[in-house]
Amino acid sequence: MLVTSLEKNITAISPLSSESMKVFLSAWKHWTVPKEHFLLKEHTVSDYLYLIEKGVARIFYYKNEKEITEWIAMDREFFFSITSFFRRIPSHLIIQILEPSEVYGIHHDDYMNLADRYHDIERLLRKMVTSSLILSQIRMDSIQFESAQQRYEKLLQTTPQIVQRVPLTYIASFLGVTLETLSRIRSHR
Amino acid sequence: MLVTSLEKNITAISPLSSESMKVFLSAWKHWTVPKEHFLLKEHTVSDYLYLIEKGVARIFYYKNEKEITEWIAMDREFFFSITSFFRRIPSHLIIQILEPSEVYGIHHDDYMNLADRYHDIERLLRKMVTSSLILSQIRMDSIQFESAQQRYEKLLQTTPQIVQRVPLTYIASFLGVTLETLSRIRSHR
DNA sequence: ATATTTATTTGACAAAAGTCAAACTGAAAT
DNA sequence: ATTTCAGTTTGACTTTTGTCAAATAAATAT
Repeated sequence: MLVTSLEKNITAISPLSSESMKVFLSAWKHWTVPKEHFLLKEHTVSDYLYLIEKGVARIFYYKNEKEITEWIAMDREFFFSITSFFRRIPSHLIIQILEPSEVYGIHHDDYMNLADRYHDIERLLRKMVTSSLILSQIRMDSIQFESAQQRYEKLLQTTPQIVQRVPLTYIASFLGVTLETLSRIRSHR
Repeated sequence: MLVTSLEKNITAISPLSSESMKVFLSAWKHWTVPKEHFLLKEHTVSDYLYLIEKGVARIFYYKNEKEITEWIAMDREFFFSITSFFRRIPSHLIIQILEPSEVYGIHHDDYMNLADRYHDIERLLRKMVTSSLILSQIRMDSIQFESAQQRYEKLLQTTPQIVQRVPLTYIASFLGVTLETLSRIRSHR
């Protein structure tokens, strides 16, 4: 149920007063989303920051008519179009749900209003963004300075379920190699 | 002078009350740093978040005995070891000044205390981190899905002075290619 | 159960980038 | 002015990854 699971996620990041927790939780919407559904369409301003409670989403875009998978979010991860959500500009990203999923989302207006009105919510959001920045930094290093082989092995360690739930084409794209190269990486053991 | 230039930077991101501005500005230290100086040594917890007022710094680390340049900061950019500063863990990164520079820095303790005591400072810092996250995201896409050629051309557009002030070895490493490959990219026009 | 579509693997070859060694260039030092 | 040395370029060759086509394998529909 919304409150308990989200509340746990939030408290782990930064505690809120009971008043702040109440208004913050009530700002989150909940959706049950079917397979294949698009949460964000191309050229649209992204209004929501999402948390996937259960299920899988992929974030991708088109480059020279080809789909490039930029991110894959699974159980309990936050995901959203960072540039579109924060800068209020149309997104080149597309968000698609890959299996029946439970998703929460907070609207940009509520995000900003609540940050403005409650110092402890501002702090929570600062910490959330800081965590994202740290992850983004780590991922960047990994992309730039590790081989696709190493990144695939790391992916298997941190999220072994991913190969059962996400087609290899998307995983290959996410790792920055072709499907054929990933297939060869996998066959060498 | 410290106050005016930093104050401009800050106000452009998020305005502060005069009280907050006063305490926030006074938390920043200023250094005149000579060429070759190390602002952060390996295996040290990074206490400062820096702003380079004038000059050049490079952030690098060792991978298999080789130096990998992760970031190059020039005039008016913020730079720091994100993971070490926020997580309070020893840094694998090394920060070196490449030409005589003017640098400001805020200590982690002050960063956290001021965020805690002043809501508007917390907001400023949230926005600063958000900007870094957006940049990090854009850079990540660029690394993963653009060729070294494209990235070099983009670098020339945004920071043309860089090739006059930073040795090509560091630029090549920053772009994720060898010195020889960058040299060949450059000679094809 | 069989057909049809989608996903994955494999092979042959091409393109891109890396490695190592040598040559060149220009700034700084004697 | 000449030497020295760090920085950069060039050449020959190797390794890695991409591309295109075909072959299997797995999933879904009839």
